[in-house]
Amino acid sequence: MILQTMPIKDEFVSAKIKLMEERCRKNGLSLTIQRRAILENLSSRKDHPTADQIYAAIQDRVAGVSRTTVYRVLETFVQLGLAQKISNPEAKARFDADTTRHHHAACVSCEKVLDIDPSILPDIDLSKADLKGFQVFDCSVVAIGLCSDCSANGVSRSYQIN
Amino acid sequence: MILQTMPIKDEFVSAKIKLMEERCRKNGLSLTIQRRAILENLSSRKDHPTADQIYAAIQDRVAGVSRTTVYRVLETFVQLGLAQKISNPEAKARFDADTTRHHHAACVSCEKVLDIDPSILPDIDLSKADLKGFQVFDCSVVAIGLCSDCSANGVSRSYQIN
DNA sequence: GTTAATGCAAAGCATTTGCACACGT
DNA sequence: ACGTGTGCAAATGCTTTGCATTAAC
Repeated sequence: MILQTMPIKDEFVSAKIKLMEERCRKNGLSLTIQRRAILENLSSRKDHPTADQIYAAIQDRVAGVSRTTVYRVLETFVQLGLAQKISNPEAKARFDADTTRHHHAACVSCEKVLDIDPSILPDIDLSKADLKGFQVFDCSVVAIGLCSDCSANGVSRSYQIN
Repeated sequence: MILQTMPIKDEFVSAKIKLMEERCRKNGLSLTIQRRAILENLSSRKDHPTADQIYAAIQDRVAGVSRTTVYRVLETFVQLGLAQKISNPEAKARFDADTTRHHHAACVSCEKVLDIDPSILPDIDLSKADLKGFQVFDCSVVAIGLCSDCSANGVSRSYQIN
């Protein structure tokens, strides 16, 4: 008999799953194994994956899962406030289970998206700002540049400085 | 004989065109009517258009222009520092002829992208920030929310607050 | 049992690429 | 003339949709 090692889920992941259960019940949505697997994967990683990266990661856990389901489930999570779509310069949606206000740095070379420690940035308070009627739900800083790995590999900026 | 009204180009547009001429010459690139028309269109509008919106707008001026050319020319402009690709939550590239550091507000309903007056936000100084070797070329604030038009039309937030 | 979710296949957009022809210098 | 740029058509990549089947409550 094969005994599989069960990875110890960290606090964040299990709290997230609980929150999902709560919000699904409240909204009459089913608790499917796909939703569990997708949220568990998303919330345990810090690389702001694309839908496709999550799809690749859960294949072995949920046999026969489809890409379509991953897209649909992620969209549901955004609606339920369990995840956010993050703004980035690529033409690909990236997701983050951390829905608190924080910031991202996107590498123009390898397209990695990293978190920026919020403490190094000033608080952005848009509450007093005159945005001509624009209602802000959320806001974040997106930094564009080169990550340390790419700089180390000799990649340098390919476009003109203004 | 029909006399067409020639719109008076504003300062910004003509300066931009001059800069393009300069940078194209410096880099051995040709000054084509397509490049002129695309930059003239992009720099005269404030709505951060997609490649396709520019394509639609220049059709009557440059008969037979292709979508492919618009994509290629915009990419060239980014390389030359004449335009920037802006980060937004859609899976579509949007362009801005204003390459100075400024900020954007994206409407989740109509997908309009508006400029935020830079004076209402604190200066974001990443120079002292410990970004673990990440070299920042540029950074901007992206606010996500509802524009005044959509709020007025009764659209309200469709997703959960965290 | 009912309603909602999934999987599949196909369609839909945005964007890119290869190649022959046309244009700018 | 030469090299670069353009247009076309096809390909690619990400995402969405319609519909029949399956699973959750």
